[in-house]
Amino acid sequence: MTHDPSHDPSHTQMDHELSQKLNAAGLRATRQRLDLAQLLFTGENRHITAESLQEDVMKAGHKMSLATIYNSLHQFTEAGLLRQVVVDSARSYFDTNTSNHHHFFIGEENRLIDIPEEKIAVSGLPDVPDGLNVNGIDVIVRLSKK
Amino acid sequence: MTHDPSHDPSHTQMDHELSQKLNAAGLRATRQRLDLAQLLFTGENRHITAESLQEDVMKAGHKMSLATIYNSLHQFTEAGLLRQVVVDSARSYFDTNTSNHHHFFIGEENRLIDIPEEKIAVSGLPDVPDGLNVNGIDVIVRLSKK
DNA sequence: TTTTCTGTTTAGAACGATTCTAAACTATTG
DNA sequence: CAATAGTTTAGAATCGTTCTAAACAGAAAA
Repeated sequence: MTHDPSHDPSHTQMDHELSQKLNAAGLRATRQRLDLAQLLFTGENRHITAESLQEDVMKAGHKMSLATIYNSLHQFTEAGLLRQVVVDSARSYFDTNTSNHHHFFIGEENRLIDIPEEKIAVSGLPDVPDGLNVNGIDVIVRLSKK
Repeated sequence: MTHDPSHDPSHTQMDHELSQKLNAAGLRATRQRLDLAQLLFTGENRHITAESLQEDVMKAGHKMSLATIYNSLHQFTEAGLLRQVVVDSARSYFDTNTSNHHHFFIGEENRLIDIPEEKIAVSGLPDVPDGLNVNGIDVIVRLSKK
């Protein structure tokens, strides 16, 4: 196959880094996963849903089936590249910020805002039932318009 | 209409209290809502889903459409008689304990356990974005088997 | 290279929880 | 009672998500 730079002119460097990131996570660097990685892991941290991400893909001039988006979101999450945030029973959100932190959730706007971990102290956890261990602590501060 | 005690022999007293509770919440005391109220507001606090509640209704020897269960859960929630707990994107949970408190969630068992509010201190809330106010704070401690 | 093998992507079907619809029913009021 | 307004229901519809099985693409062997 001859080299086809049409897909992304500013190729090489970033693609290479993203490839490595995917490989390090045990995932093949396919075209689709690179497109998503570019959107997700380049620039600011973001909160996305499967549908919002598909829109982003289209805005970037590509297209991708929802099945692939869902597959990738779950693979990225399992690999620790994304974190799932459960705030709304209607939709699943994913956060590119995988460090310990919490969230504001504005239900009226379907919008999440990060709260740095240091900003909230959760103290005095009660005893955990026997045979179980703590997997994570989510603090969700629900906001609404005044 | 002649009086039909067949529905619940130990009628009168409790039914009356539950009726009052429903009326106070602005809801007519229909047979279905009384059946649900009996299950939900009698005895210990509970965490339920629409389906688990329907099973309880059947075990109690009655039957009720899922639509009615969903309607009632939402009406009770709006009236402040129940509280919705968002922990799982697959299912909606409702809690008969409407006071401020938090939850353990054991995903593997689809089970919630209350954590009294006093047990967890959430301190140092960051500034809330302008024009918004805090509606509630949910702390979910996710547990898994060792 | 070409072939082979395995992992990936996809369209569309299937699924499961929840909501909607519109018709039958029941409580309340006049 | 009769009229009115609120309630319940079965079943259809919806919506996010997952599944299926067929086409495709990447990696490794020949």
